[in-house]
Amino acid sequence: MNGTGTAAEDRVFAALANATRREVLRLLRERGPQAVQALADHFDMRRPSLSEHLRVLREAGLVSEERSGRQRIYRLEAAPLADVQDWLHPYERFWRDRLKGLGDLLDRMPDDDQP
Amino acid sequence: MNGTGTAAEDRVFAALANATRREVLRLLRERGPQAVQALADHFDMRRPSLSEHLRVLREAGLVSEERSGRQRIYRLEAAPLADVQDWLHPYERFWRDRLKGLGDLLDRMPDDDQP
DNA sequence: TTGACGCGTAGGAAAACGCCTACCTATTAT
DNA sequence: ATAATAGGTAGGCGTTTTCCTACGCGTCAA
Repeated sequence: MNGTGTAAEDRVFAALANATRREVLRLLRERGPQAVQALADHFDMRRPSLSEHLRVLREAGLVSEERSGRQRIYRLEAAPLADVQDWLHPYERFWRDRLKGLGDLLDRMPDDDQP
Repeated sequence: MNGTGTAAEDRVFAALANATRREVLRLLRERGPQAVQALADHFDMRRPSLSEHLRVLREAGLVSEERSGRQRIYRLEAAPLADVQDWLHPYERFWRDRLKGLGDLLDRMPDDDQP
């Protein structure tokens, strides 16, 4: 029904599974929206390769582009990261409980929420 | 120095970038530790293929195995997921602020925390 | 209008992925 | 001892990733 399916999650996690792309996200987060050249300065990589990384991020919905003259300004879009955090929620008690030293208990008492 | 480097993050995100592996994690979370055969019943896939998925999850630290007779009991290990949540934290304000409708503001006021 | 600049796309090569069919080891049952 | 069960490994095959160089298109400057 909606666009938040398995393929979308695949694309987001796959996009995050690369240090260059995570670094792009960090730069957009710390320095705000910027053009491709400014981003490219931080990487030991040809610009077309970075363009492909940007396309992966775009198709995952993690960045958006806005044309400004002959530049393309890329901007962080954090919505898919919110989805990741939502995905993490059911696992949260696993590391919180385990840190309290009662992890083995819940291993034998699985939860009952099934999508 | 420590084992939480870029390669480790790559491995965790890459492990999560596959619907079969995410489903394995969900099964281990909802039903507790279990053997390979029990997991395999949920997938339209030959068992050796699932074994490879389990290896990917193991190398990402997301599951552990415990030998019990001729069975291998797999258990969810949520620590890498806690790392993912930590990684998400600096982005959190982006979707929270944006939902409040003042996202454009912080786009021009980037933060200043740099690792 | 001509040239330089900013970026994307095309196509290719090497590696990694995800599936398969054998096949192997270890353990339990007969 | 033999057979059956549980599950990992080896190797093959088609697809995808990730880098590259070459090139095309739109925009701004001279």
